[in-house]
Parts: sequence; C-alpha cells; structure tokens
Amino acid sequence: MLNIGDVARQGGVSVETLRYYEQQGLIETPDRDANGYRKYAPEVVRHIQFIKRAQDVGFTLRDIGDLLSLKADPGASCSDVRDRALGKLSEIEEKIDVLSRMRDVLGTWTNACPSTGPVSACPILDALEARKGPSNADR
Amino acid sequence: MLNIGDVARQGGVSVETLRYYEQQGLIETPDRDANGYRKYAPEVVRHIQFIKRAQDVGFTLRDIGDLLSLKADPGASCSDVRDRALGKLSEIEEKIDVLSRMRDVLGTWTNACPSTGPVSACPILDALEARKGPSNADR
DNA sequence: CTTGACCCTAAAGTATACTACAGGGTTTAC
DNA sequence: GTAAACCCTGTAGTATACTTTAGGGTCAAG
Repeated sequence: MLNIGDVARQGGVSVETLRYYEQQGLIETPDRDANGYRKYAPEVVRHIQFIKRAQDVGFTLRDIGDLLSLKADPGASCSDVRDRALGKLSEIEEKIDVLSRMRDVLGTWTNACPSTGPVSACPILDALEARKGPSNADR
Repeated sequence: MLNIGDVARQGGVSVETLRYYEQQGLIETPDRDANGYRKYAPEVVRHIQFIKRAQDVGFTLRDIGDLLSLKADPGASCSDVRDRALGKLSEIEEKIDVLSRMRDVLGTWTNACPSTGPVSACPILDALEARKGPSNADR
C-alpha cells in the first residue's frame, strides 16, 4: 500500500493533483489508515497514467470521467469509446483549422511588412484597421 | 456622438464588453454626458473592430494593448509590430504542432478500433492504459 | 405619468485544471 | 526530543475574456 506521496512520485503528478482528481471523481475514494492517511493499491498508478495519457491526446477531465465510466461498464461497447475519440478528433481538427487560418493571415501580413519605417506606415496595423483578415465566425 | 449601446451594435460587441475594454485600458476613457452616460465619437467603432480582428488572428487582449501602444507611439517602428506578429506566429505554429500530434495519435487509435465488441477488448482504452502515445513533454 | 428601453457602478460568477495557503496532526531519522 | 518530511481539511487564488447579478438612475413615447 502506498501513501499519497508515493503515488504522486510514481505517477508524475503532485499530491494536490491527486486529491483534486479524487474530489472530481476520477479516482476511487481510497481507504484510510488509522491516522487518516490515504492508502493506495499500486494499481492506482496506472490509473493516473491513463488520465495523463488521455489528457495528452486532448481529452478534458470531464471527457476522461466519461471514458472511465465506459471502461468500468461491462455493457459498454468499443464503439462508445471510438465515438468519444472521433468526437475529440473533430474538435482537434477544428482547432487546427482555426489556428491554420490565423497562421496564414499572420504569415501574409508579416511578409508584407518591410520591417523598417515608422508604425504610421505599417501594413500589419493597416490590415488590422481595415476590413481585412478572417471573419470572426468562429470563436 | 454615440451612446454605448450604439457603439456596441455597430461594433458587434456587448455593452458590457465595451465597459470591460475600457476598464482594461483598451479604449480611451470616453467623455460623459451631464447624465453620466458615456459619449463616443464614431471613430471608436473602428477601434473596436481593430481589437476584434486582432483577436481573430490570435492576439490576446494584453497583446492588443501592446499593439495599440505601438500604434500610438510615433517613435515606434514597423519592425516592433512585426516582431509581435512573428512571435504570435510561432506561438500558433507550436499549438498547431501539439494539436497535430494529438490528431495523429487519435487517428491511429480510432483506425485500430473495430468498433464492435465490448470495452474489455478496446484498443483505444488499451492504448491509454499501456505506455503508448506521446510523452507529455508539452502542456 | 408611467412603461419600456436605456444607462450607471461594483462585485461576483463562468470554465478548466490545477496550485497555493492557512492551520494543524503524524512519522521517521538522528 | 526535536526537526524534517509527510499527511490532513477547507478555502482561495491563477489565467483569460467576458457575463451576470444587484441595485438604482434616465430618457422617449404615448
């Protein structure tokens, strides 16, 4: 059995984060020692790594809670998980699209800038001032 | 002269947003009418559109404050503005890189998923559980 | 002269994922 | 026996860009 500090070290998170995850229902409420200390089975470390890897591919803690429910539900199907992953995939692709458009516009503008001369003749500021650039349909 | 509601409508923002921008120093403090109402010159609408377009290409309000300072500073050079734009450009490219990696991983995983069968045999959950996927060097 | 639309301020709430702080027990090593 | 290192709870703070709420004046139309 591990103390919270052991789990934190092995899982690569802080003890505060562990308590936070517990509070958010992402970690099963651990048993307590006579002194009130949380006592963890070693398996919880893998559980935390699951959470961290899911974050790494873009899932929020809320998403991860869902994923964990599916994981624990014998009636759930693989396609349920796949659906979450596909949903996240399109969220990410949308973000990439938005950012790519920003990149393109900024690229155009910085190329147009001679980088010498006063701000009064700055093509970037001009572009921001005039009705140019992307619409703000998104965000 | 315009009331705040007029400016809001013409600028495509809410009156609360305008008061917020003023509080943040992004809009010059307007004169007040005898009744205490803010009175704006019509030019302020362009100013607000400047802010919104800058947001559209990824600048934060803090960034925009900087940009506005440069714009107002006769001693500032065009290259100062360009530097901000280039800095923002690399921030955006970095974000795109992170997201692209997420997309690639999620794409691989969803392709590997047969989408039938119980969660107990889900390759996506397996991938999250095992030491696979990107390191969390970023975020 | 009243009703609805508009204006004002100041403070608190929203979302996300923690981090930090205050105040206080426990355990381990020397 | 004492000091460092660890554990506990509960609350508040962080960043960003607003939105909402509470409580209260003002203006134009009928």
